Amino acid sequence: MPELPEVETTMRGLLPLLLNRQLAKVTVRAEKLRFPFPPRFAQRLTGATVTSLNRRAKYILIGLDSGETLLVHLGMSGRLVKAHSGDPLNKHDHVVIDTDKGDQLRFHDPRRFGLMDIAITNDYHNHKLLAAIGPEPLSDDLTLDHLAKVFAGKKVPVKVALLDQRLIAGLGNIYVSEALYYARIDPVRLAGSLTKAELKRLIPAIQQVLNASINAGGTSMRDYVQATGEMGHFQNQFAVYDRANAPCLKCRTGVQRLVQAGRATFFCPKCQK
DNA sequence: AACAAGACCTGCATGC
DNA sequence: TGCATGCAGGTCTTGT
Repeated sequence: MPELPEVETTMRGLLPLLLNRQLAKVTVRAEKLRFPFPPRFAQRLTGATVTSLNRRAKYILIGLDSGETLLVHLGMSGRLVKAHSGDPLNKHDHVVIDTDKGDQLRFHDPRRFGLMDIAITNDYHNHKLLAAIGPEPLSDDLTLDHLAKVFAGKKVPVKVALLDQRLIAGLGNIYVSEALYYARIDPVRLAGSLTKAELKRLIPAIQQVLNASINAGGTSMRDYVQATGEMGHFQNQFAVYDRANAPCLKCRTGVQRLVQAGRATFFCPKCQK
């Protein structure tokens, strides 16, 4: 999926389209996404005005003047893209929202791993899907103490631990490989085995990679585009991800690919210990 | 409690 | 050309 940088750039791109706009019409064209839509989904959104746009982990939160918040997760292949009312609908355009300005927001998701739900705005952090999620990596909530605490005794590879949204929010398969490369940590190491010094390197490595990707408009490999339809270009800056056998940017050793918990990991066997 | 594996889907690249 | 296989940015659910 879209990971944190892609969700963040999508959310930012939606600001001019949605903020202070009324949702004039909501059309649901799929039986369900990852989960069934909540009761009276379209009716509860219709007529409401968007008062805020935020991101939490990989969720986009669209706050409404009705006191409810539309929650969107893009899954693996989801896009939220601006369109115009006259444009022909495409296959996999599952939800279409017309604004009072004549623009459309379309949720397009071939694999339907994405989801939409509605939370109570004042209590959204207790929503089932958000309640257990760990600290935002780009906020002060991500501290050395926190990482040390949640990694202590963990017998899963650090690569796998960093994908666990309960321990730290927003990271996915691409940025975990990239962050571990910059922190010079071997992805196979068990999370509980990392020293304080290594954890201390890991935090800025994560933040640097996420910020660099946000600045590049995210990563566009297959499905992802920004809300404007533009591609991101962080894929041109990958150090290790999707670069199996290519030379490490620092030492020229071949980048290695392995599979952990069923997912590809990329790393430099010489630089990462 | 912790961890691994299965499940949910479509589309695309690859190899026979 | 057609078909089978494997792989893809995620994460909830089920099983050990």
